[in-house]
Amino acid sequence: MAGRTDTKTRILDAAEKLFAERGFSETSLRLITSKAEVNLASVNYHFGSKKELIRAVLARYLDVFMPTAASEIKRLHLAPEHASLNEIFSALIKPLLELNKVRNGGTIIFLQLLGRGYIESQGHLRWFITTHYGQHLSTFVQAVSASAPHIPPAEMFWRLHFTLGTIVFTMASADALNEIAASDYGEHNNTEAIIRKVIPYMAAGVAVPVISNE
Amino acid sequence: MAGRTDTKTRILDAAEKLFAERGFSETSLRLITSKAEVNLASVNYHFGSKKELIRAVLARYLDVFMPTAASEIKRLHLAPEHASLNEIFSALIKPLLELNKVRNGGTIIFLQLLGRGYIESQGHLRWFITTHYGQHLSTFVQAVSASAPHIPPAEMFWRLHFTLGTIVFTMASADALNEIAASDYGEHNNTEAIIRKVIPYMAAGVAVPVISNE
DNA sequence: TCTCAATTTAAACACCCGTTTAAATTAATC
DNA sequence: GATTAATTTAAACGGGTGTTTAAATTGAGA
Repeated sequence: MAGRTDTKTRILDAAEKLFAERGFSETSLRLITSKAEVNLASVNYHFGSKKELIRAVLARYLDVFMPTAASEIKRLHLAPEHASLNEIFSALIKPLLELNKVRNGGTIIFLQLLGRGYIESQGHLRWFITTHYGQHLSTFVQAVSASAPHIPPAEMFWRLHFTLGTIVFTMASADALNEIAASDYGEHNNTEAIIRKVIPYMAAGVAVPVISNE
Repeated sequence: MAGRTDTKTRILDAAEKLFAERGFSETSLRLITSKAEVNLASVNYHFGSKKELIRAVLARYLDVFMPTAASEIKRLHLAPEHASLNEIFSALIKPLLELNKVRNGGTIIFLQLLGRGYIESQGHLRWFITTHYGQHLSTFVQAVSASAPHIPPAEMFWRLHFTLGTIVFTMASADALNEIAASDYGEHNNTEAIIRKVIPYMAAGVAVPVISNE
């Protein structure tokens, strides 16, 4: 090893911030490396390509979040299947907020990256996540399904993606929404407050009975 | 007037399709004009810039959707304030599906454009919509508020944006989700079927009682 | 039919992009 | 301290971007 030892980290730190606030394709490697104060070519040296840098940025969060989230779900009252949907979703708050300790604003950065990734990379990221973290994901899906046994699996599939959309879109626009809420209603919410607002909404939507329709 | 009369239309038609499926910044003017079989420079001649083209693409849908949606809400049983949330959201189905008559796949194109716009253009589109269609929007917000009077205005503000996120993220990934649903559950949903799935979810979320919390 | 304005066209402009190269520099190993 | 491998650096490469220009073409109106 040689040189300043943390070039990789400097790149990741600068990249995640820029990716989260302007999206992947709107963020050039030149912008990243200038913010990180490293040479342009070092991205390709350390990560191979921009696409792999994007994956590395996401993996750094997913590697922390996924295992702790799954274990939080598992030890819900030592019996996840008897937990309410609100409890299950709420069990994700702590793992999410702990990302703030990893890095300042880590929680919202992670959720914004997730949203950007799902929308910008047409299915590419979806594949990456399900193949790398499928085990942890199904822990979550099983707990939710057990808690809402009246929802058929196919319907649950859709509703969990509705839920993903809700949280991810909200966080992507969180700053703008917070500004409006502050000027229109005098409200000032941090990331945790927004998460606590959205959980009852999602839990109610996931559990609402399926009607056969007229 | 001179030349082929429908150059503007050819550009708009090609642009909306490409914008919806790959996003604004990922779609070059050269790709648009080659699909539209018009000259590259005609975009700047007719629209001024790419940014104004994006706005024109969106306005063409909003100009149709917003007035009919607002009038559908207004004539809900001749008394919108006594309609259920499900009825109010469902009143948007017809205006949405009529976009399919304007152009093939118009409904999903519109919703995808909306989502792309909200996420890619950091607040820029939000401003455009609220200033140009604010009247129609508040018709909708008032009907929803009257139907869920137990939700304070500030909370309703957040929940309606949760709702926007739900529908818009879902439609942006609709094709991918439909593929998975087809292979995993043998389901085949068209745009209308997905909209009908998402409405109960959103209605339940918007109306769920606010808890003061521990 | 001639005139003139609207439109279309091909070409160029100036700039930004991700990636590669080869030399310079740095740190570790013997 | 010499050797070697890892890293950093400046520069260039090839290509794509939105936009502008000026000439060519088109279609009405007089």
